[in-house]
Amino acid sequence: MGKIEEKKERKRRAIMSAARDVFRSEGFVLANMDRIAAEAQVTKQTVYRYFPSKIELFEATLKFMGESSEEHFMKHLENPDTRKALHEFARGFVQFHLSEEHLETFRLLVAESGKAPEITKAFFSVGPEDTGARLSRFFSERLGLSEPDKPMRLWTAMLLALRDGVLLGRARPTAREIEEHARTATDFLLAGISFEA
Amino acid sequence: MGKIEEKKERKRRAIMSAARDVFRSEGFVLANMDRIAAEAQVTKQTVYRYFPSKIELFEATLKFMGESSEEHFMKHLENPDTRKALHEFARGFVQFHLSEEHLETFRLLVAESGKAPEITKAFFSVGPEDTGARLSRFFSERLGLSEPDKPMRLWTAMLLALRDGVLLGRARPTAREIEEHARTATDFLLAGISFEA
DNA sequence: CAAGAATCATACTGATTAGTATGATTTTGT
DNA sequence: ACAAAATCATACTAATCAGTATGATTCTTG
Repeated sequence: MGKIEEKKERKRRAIMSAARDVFRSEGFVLANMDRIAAEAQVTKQTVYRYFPSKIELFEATLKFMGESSEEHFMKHLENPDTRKALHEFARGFVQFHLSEEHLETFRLLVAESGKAPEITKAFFSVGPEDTGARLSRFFSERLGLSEPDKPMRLWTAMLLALRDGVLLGRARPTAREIEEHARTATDFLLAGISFEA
Repeated sequence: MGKIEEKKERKRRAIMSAARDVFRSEGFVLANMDRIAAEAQVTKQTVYRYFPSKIELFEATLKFMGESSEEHFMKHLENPDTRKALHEFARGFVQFHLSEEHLETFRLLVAESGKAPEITKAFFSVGPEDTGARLSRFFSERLGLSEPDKPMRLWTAMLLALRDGVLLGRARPTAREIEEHARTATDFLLAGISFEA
């Protein structure tokens, strides 16, 4: 019964997947609907059957992208050694945010946020807001902080210190540099909140 | 003698000024040469007499933009009260980086850095690199740090914590929130480097 | 004032591209 | 098998826009 639904869903995904690649490498304005159709191995007509316009395809694609992220580093918070949990989360967090995958998405959002502000909402809710909420809980339960939000945000901000350069086209730091930066920032956090053992 | 040179220079600036406005509000790809010419109150031909192509106009305009920035907060470092110097610098730094002027420029750079990496070099040299060098000197001389770079970068990263949201279209924080954030981050820095008095 | 440069107004070329139209072919549920 | 829906291939429309062409007008300088 649901066979046709399933097939439609597969096709829908194939189109969004192709759209994601093209949008990432070209940005919204320069992305070409003919090319998206070609890469999805589908006719342009079919693309328009699933998505009524370029902008709506873009929005759907953004949501689609958000779904597959960020479990890369959340898992480290389950480590029973609190200090280790923080250090390992930090490394994963920095790695993820410096990955080409994430940076391309971020560039896209920055570039288009002015013209379509509603687009960024989906990103925030599956991204920073979710991460922030989980981190806050960790800071509260495991570090015993009654006001976890401020230090949590300062910490994540420190962790993102390397991003601007990469975002603007500088060479990506090595794994070793990332590791060291994550450690430095985390030690700085622990010093700031006077965390013992 | 130099009268004609002077006039040419004025016209050159008028064109770049119009180009700056249009590039900021439209981005590079959507910016329209006809509109730039119109806003500069000049013929498109004249634009092309001064700048041989859209991309070269863009590069020149970026450099032009960079020239007029950032003295907003550097001056605070001259305050003889070290703690006050840091707090006031921090507030100015955050204010500047959350200003619409700076954010629009930053968005532009992020969006175009992929296609024209050389463009960002001018920005770095008049922006972050210069600020970083001066701050490093301050951290070394006034805070007595032998390794000033790491804490300096962590601090500026913390100061920029509010930027992502605004960059992606969220409401700009109030002056009061900016003030408080700058203070929190700076206190965190001072705690981290155990600065006394 | 006269010569030459700069600018103007206007129009054109050529390329790209979002979105539509059409008619043929394939896939689906029954 | 058969009707209906989906997809295909191909072509077209209409709009935008970088960059060029042309011929008239206005400044600048000597």
